[in-house]
Amino acid sequence: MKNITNLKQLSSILELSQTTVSRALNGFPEVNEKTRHRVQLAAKKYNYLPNTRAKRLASGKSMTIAHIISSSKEHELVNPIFSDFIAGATERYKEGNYDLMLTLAKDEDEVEIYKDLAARSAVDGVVVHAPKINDNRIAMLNKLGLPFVVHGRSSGVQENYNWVDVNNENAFFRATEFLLDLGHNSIGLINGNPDMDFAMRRAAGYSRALTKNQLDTDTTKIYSGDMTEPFGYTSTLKLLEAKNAPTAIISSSIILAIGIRRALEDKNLKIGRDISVLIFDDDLSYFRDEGKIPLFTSAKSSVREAGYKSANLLLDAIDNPNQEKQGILLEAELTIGSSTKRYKPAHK
Amino acid sequence: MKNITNLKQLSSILELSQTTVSRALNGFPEVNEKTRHRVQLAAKKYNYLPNTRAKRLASGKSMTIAHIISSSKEHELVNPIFSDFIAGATERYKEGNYDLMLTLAKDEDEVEIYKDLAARSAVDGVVVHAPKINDNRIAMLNKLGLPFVVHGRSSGVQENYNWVDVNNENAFFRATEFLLDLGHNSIGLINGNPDMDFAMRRAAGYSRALTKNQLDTDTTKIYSGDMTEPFGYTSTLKLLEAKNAPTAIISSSIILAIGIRRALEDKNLKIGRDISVLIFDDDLSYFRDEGKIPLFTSAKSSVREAGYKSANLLLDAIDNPNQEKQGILLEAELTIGSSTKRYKPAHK
DNA sequence: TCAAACATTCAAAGCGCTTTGAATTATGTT
DNA sequence: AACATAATTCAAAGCGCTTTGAATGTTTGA
Repeated sequence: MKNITNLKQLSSILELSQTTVSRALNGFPEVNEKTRHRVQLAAKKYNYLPNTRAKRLASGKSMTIAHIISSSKEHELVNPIFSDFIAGATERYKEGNYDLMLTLAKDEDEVEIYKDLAARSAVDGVVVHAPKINDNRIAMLNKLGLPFVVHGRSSGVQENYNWVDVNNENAFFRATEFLLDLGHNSIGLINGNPDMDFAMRRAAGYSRALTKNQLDTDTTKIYSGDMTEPFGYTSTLKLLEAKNAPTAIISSSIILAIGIRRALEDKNLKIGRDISVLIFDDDLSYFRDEGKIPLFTSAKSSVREAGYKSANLLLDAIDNPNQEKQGILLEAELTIGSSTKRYKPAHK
Repeated sequence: MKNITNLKQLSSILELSQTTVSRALNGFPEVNEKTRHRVQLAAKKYNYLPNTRAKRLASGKSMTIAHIISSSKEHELVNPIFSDFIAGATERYKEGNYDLMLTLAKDEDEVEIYKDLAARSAVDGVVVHAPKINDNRIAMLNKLGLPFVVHGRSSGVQENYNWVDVNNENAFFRATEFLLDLGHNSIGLINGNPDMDFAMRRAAGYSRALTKNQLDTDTTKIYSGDMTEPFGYTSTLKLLEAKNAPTAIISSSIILAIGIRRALEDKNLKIGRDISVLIFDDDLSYFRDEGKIPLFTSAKSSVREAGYKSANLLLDAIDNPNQEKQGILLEAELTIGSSTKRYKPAHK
């Protein structure tokens, strides 16, 4: 059985016009159901699927969403959370027959890439990852008229835009209060880069909890940087070497926490017993903390779910261009694991 | 300044035919250099870029490569090594003006997806990830006539195909010999799922080294499964609980090794001192082991580089359809870190 | 029974490019 | 000056779909 590769052939075999065949396949109502059935059967029989390129040109839609993942020029890192975020987004794209296009960029190239995508009309929308404070990408995309959704938010930006974010401030406020309630009053924070919006909000939540409990924020207890394992490691060593070493540490990611654990091990300290550790957990599939008692006490929010919701919001915005911009705020779950314990003053 | 969005407008402003403008922009030689310059200037001035959709239809090329990442139905995992692989591949795609399309699939859907991509002529090529032993995707893609490259190889498959792989057998042979030379003769192996081709080759290299040293392969010392942190953890606990517990462990990934470290910590064992650990290191950007002395002794091979080379091979194959299939075998570097030490028998 | 109303199908235009084959202009040769 | 040759440019067809507006076939109601 020879495959058929275009509408013309298929419609001539069926002795129908291209119009009718096209409409039959696309579910238009003005086609006789018998005819539609005959068409569908033939399409299946000859393994016909409409040519993507032609369809996109004719329909004026790209049926593609771009994800631009950028890394700073100094450190070319690909954050593993993208894997899970994209897994969630893809799920939604599949439902709507969208394709996902992935681009990696250097920070400074990213705006160029948006302009390029818009000018060559290559995609129907984009997902903005890892927004910074005052992120200029948002105004740029609004100006370009390219639909987009931000995974996160950008403080300082006045424009309206679609976003999906975790309530980072609240999560870290609660996490910090939780540790304070356990008696810890020297709490370290290992966080993302300070220009990242999420990192700023997390630090703010942390500070708010301290302030509420009449404690000052001690900036020597805050480390901010790329959220890699080595950064978690070196930051922890520094925290421990300080005169007033913290009795608890909050980590902005599980990967940092792996470095934290290594550092504690080096110092012969046991998590939970000697020092409490609380993490923000994106619920990455390869690091799922799934014992009866979770290893880490955590503020948990599935980044995969955020991916799905972001995609959903974006496709919605594409279908309804005049709809108001929306924000979706996800709350993290505070889950008690074995990495946090009541603070017991060392016997002096 | 109004932007110009199609060739027609641009050519009418320039008082040239579309043919000439198109050729000028695409670098054809039969255009007067003065004219070309004038065209390029105007294109820049009006921010004109050819419409991607139209270009793809007219040229008959999709300028897109698909990466289909599949996960088994039981465990829906997105391996973080894809992030780095894709970072490498994207670099090459950018050079050739290709776009990268990413799809996630359940194992059993994957073949359908290939057929679909081929029938609707959506991409110019695909990258096959995580090949299994006797992987049926290879024959399928050859039959479909869709250009592809495999990241890895598939034992048992007779067809010719393009591939980029690490010499896993050799890497694990050398790794095992290295540990044997240090006096270890009870060596555990924590590996990927046994139906994965790379895992099979790694186990084979491990066994070959044992055999060469007159040792039997003890299957109770081999654990195979999803290469997650929890799997590394539970496997290590089991290894340690066995009567003849290994004095060294080889890990197929750094993520497994993180679980190994946690298990050892639980048992108050120190890596290097009490037990040696040797890992296969894909050089993931978020887990880069970059101290003066690396933490882990490892067989290292950059998966990012593999991504670049795979993309390169694929684009080459697309440009030269009649060229013979090629295989590229990368050798891992054996790097000494602090996680392996000479075996000292416990004082009885 | 006949026109109006509805259901179904069709021919042709158009999406915005590339590319073919022809036409025009410039240059070189004797 | 006259012709061949090379250098440029052009009009039109084509990529494979969707969609518009018209045409045909079928029912329905008075």
